[in-house]
Amino acid sequence: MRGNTRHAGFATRAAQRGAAIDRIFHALGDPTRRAIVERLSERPLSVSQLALPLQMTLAAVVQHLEILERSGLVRTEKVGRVRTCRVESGGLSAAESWIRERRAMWERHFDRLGELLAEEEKGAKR
Amino acid sequence: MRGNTRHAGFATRAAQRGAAIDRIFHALGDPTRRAIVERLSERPLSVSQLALPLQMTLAAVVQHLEILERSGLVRTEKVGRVRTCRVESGGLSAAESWIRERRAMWERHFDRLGELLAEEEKGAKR
DNA sequence: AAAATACTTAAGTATTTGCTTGACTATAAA
DNA sequence: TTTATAGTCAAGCAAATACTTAAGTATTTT
Repeated sequence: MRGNTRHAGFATRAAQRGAAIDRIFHALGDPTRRAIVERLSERPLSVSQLALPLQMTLAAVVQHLEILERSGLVRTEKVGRVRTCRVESGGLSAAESWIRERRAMWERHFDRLGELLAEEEKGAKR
Repeated sequence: MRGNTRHAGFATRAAQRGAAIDRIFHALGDPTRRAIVERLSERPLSVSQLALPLQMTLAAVVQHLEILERSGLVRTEKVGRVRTCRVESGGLSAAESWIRERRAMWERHFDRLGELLAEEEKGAKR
């Protein structure tokens, strides 16, 4: 029970990180939400400013913003009656890291591709 | 008509790039497909090898692979009766670039945030 | 030649998603 | 104080999505 604390901690942290990555990539999977992130990376905007060029109701934009906010890609703050939205760079960094890690893996193993293919051949002949 | 050729060319290329990014982020939006990419970045695998640890039928895995292949994240090649799947690094690079561009924008504008806020205040007072 | 393997294809289904409408609240402006 | 603005909330809906099942084909293995 006691000795497992550290391992459980790791497992939990890994799972949470996975859940975060899940939310981030799910959020980025929609073109409207990516367009929102694109515009917000240039400057903070209010909800109605964001909605203006988007061919949908304000309510729909708010729903996209909720998803973006839960994913940590966007942070919003309400002052008076206007909610200002801005990009939270941590979310983008997490996504970038995930991709970089895969690419690093790929490159690491791509270097010894010939070697791997040779081993596969040996394996197939057995 | 003639003078527009170059502009149309740019527009078309930009749209195609956008469509590619669309397909890539849509593909990465699903956790199963990300798991597939994770495993394939370590080593190439056959369809049934991929399906083994996934809690779904082989047919479902094939459907995910079709999406991954159309997005350019994965390349597959059939030799005999086995289809071997591997990561195509170009797809990951495209996604990484999109993110890096947003982050670059964000950093560029974040640096003069104070300045922007001051201007906003002036604007609000007019 | 027969059986097993490794997919392929098509059709159907439950769930999720992106969106709308409409009625509401809170803040600011006239 | 009325009126306009900015956003909120909940319900409902059509289309997309992630599956399943079942019946195929092509290639190995025995």
